[in-house]
Amino acid sequence: MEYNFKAIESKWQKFWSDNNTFKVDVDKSKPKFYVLDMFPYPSGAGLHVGHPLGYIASDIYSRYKRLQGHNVLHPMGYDAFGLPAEQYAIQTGQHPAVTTDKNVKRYREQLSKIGFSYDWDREFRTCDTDYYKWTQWVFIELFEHWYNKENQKSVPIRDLIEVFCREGNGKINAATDQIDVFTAEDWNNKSEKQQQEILLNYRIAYLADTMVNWCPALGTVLANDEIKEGLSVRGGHPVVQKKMRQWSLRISAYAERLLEDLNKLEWTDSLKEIQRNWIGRSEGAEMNFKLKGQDLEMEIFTTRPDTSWGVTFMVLAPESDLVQKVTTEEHKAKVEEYILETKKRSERDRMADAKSVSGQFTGAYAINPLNNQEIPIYISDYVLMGYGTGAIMAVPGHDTRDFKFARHFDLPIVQVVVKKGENPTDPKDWDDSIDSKEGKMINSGFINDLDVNAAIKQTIQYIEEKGIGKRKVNFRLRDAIFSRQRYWGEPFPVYFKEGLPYVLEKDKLPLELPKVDVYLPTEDGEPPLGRAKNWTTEDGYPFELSTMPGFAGSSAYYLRYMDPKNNEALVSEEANEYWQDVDLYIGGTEHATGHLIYSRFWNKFLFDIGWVCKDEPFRKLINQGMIQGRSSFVYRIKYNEFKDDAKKILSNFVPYLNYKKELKFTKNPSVRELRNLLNFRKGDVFYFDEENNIVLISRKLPSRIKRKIEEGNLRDKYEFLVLSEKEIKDKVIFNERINNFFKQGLELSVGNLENTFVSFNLRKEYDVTPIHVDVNIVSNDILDTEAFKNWNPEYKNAEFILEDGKYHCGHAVEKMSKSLYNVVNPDDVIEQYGADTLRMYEMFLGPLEMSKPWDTNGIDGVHKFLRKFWRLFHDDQNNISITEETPTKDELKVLHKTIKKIQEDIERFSFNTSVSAFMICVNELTDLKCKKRDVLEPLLVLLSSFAPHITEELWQLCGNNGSITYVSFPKFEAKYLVESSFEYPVSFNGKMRFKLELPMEISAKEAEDIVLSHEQAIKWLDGKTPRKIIFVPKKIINIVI
RNA sequence: GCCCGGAUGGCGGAAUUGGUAGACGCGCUGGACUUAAAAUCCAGUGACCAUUAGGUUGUGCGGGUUCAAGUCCCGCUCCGGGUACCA
Repeated sequence: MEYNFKAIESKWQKFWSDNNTFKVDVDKSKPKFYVLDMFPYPSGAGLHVGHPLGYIASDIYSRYKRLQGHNVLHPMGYDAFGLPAEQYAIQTGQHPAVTTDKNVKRYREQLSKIGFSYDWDREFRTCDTDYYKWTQWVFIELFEHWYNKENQKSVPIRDLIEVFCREGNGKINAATDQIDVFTAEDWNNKSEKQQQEILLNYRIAYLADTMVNWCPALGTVLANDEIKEGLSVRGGHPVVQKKMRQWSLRISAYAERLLEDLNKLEWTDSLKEIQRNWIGRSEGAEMNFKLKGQDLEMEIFTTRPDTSWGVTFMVLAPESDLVQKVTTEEHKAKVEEYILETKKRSERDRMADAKSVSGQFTGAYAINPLNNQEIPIYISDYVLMGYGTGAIMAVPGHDTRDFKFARHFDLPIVQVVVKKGENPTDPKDWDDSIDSKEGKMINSGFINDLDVNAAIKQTIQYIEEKGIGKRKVNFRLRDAIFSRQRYWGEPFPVYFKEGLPYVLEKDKLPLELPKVDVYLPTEDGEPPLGRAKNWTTEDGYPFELSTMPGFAGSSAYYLRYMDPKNNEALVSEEANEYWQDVDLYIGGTEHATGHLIYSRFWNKFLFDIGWVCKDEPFRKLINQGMIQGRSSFVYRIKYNEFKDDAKKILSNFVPYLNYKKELKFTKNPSVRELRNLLNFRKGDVFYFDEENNIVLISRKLPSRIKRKIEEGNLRDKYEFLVLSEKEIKDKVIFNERINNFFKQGLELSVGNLENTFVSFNLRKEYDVTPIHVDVNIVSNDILDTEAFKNWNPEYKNAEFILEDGKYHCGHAVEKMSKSLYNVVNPDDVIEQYGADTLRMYEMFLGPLEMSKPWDTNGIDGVHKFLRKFWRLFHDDQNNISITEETPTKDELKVLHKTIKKIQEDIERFSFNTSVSAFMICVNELTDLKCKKRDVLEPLLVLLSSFAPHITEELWQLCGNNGSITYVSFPKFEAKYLVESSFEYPVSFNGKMRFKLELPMEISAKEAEDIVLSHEQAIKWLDGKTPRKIIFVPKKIINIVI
């Protein structure tokens, strides 16, 4: 039988599905292993070849782990709530659930065709009520907990209430927005409403006013990437900053733990670094600046308290509450105006002129607590309310933004740090601030002459002693805004009583998403849920109108896979105890600051409240590189150019002859002769037909036209002007003929050439427009010209200028996208080559972590390999042919070399080199004509993780029953690789000159003697005595002359 | 700007701890088989010089360490990713 991948692949996919081959359950007799792919969002476009890259890698690893005797949990499901489905719903009126369902089914179908070993019984979608019930459940828990900094843990809010009743909030060390201190008595005297308001300041899930991008025209809030230059991407309407009461999650409470625990994880350094930057821990000091003439203080955060002597002004964020308090009467109007400007400018203008400096003096002065100088207080939009305290001390000498601001407002600049070996300079001459990371302090009182680091320590010590401020660690990580004014998401299990939020009883869950007539905001700007009828509790209290964001559903999905059908809990204790955490997580870096931070936070919270046994969800994580598209181009010659060409020919033509001389054509007139005859000048060109009539005469003909004429191409397209001797002599006839010729020529050229495409390497000779062409009609950069004509009616009459008889396309690496015609669909590849080829080729492309363009140029090689592998098991008549003979030493060596290599490669996720190793192995066994069961069966097992279909089939053809999935991975035996000799490269001064076979166990002395007496060595030594001989056993011999 | 990666033939890439640079595959060239095509097989393939034998050179650029550098160190260039009025 031939290698019929279509029959084989569908046969085994059916077998796996019929036999539940990959179904797993808790099985304490086996070690567990949990392999997870990042949750896909099922888009309408379906999978392209980039998506499966990580899935294939994780599938190989899963299958490998099964062969190693592990109980492998390898699930798949869908992150199914989200904006694209909602937008499609807005456009078409179809319920997002309908389109989502359709998309999910298409994904499932495509995934099935690639032969993944998922346990499909565990499949779910985030939009299933059975699933989002638990998302809502976790939200309720988040609402009912607060973060105790004392033991760094989330604890129930009822414990907090108890403390408040007993002793107030004075001793509580919580992550909170509560500033005011109250006693037990205060607390007990407060109304329920007041108490609830205070509790919101402590809850992990809390309501607070936050800034959002509000688009009045669309009546909705927009994400940052839905806005371009201050306008909505959809419709181009203006967007403004607006304060809105929204749910937030107090993820900032976990900043320290999220940062610290990164050290426990086996993630790539670059990914950890992205998270570290995002969390943004900075050590420094909080300092208080007294205000001149007022009983007020300004609190600032700085990482560089040592530069305090260089502070020459202060800057407040325009949004800061302090602005109103400090601004003097005479500056009030201007300050108000500036604040108004800032609000208006918000997104759009700030982006447009990010480099310009603006600000406004408040009229107030602060006192620098270190040198008692009076310094002016400004407001400016370069200081953000959301970071630190919304106020800074400006050190223009050593900070670029402060420097620009100082120059703009003509404020003093003082140098306080000098680099080692340099002298202080006059700030008046500076173009920019001076770097101050290293150096010595100057102009800085008691810290003068200290190094920067020592100066920071001394300053902090001083300000703590004097009560000016204290050491402080600041984080960049902001609390996560958890409300979305959208329809297609999880409803909050929240209702409002007297304007205050209360959560539903858990037995009321799930709170199902209600039906609405259209998926748009209401007329008064409320979210789509505002349209739902009876969207209230049984007692008539209104439900929350926002829904949860995308990350809500994807933050605990890995836990649900452990126990997806459980109705009593998100995950049972038993399942969680057994599966623990994800051992291997594969996905793209694009989730580095979203999903991967949120789910770590979410998991830590669940850990704190005792629901899960591990405080980190993903032990090892691998980032697959992006598969980019490789676009192909054709080059269309510009229409206008041809018009110009025709004109040019016309104007260059020389309709003039010298009649004084007799015109006489010889059979092969030389150019010189003609030039003389016709009085042409240098650079003029003329052409002849076969009968030596002049057919065209031109001065400075464009080279491309010239070439066409020489190639004879134009003769097919143009009626050439053919002039006889007599016609050339008669000026009137001549001119008439010429004029008519060009009139005709112009029409013809414009008519024919506007749809002409020129091959890649000839494109420079023309003025061309590159046009994206569907990569599916291009093979190895050669265009299928017939397919091209049929591809688009516009190109039906296309003409081609070829090179070597072929049309070569240009190419570029871009993102894979429908609009660029570079999308390659895995279904098409599978149709042509089969899933096993697709799987192996995606791995063969290069290292998993690296981005690379999808380029099918090499796929034939991988397919050929599988066919060759198939032939290894068959005779010339294509009958299965396996012998029971004992393998030879050479055959066992090939096998065990491969076992070792494959095992090592899989374990370090170097799948591209495994594919090479398989190729080498099959090449060698083919050369050895090895058909022995004891060699080929272990090889089948090795390959089965990579190419599961062909190996299952061959496994059966070899006479085995059942699936190859659960047999044992072949054991590597070093004894088969033992060599008796080693072929040493012998180099002279580090340059390899010849090779020499020497016994394995040889002393340096013996080796030296043999080498030096070798004729090649004698030649290279050329009579000289070696100065030194390096002998590295089993590596190299180097002779230094 | 800052942080993190990367750069090796015509192309994708290999070289795991400093030890034979270019494995494996594609492409290309030549050949075998065939009426022909497909499929398959064989040989060659970094560049330069040389009839051959062989030699020189070569891992983005410039230095350095070493018996030996794609690999380590110092200084650059370019490309990719992340991030930002972050104090």
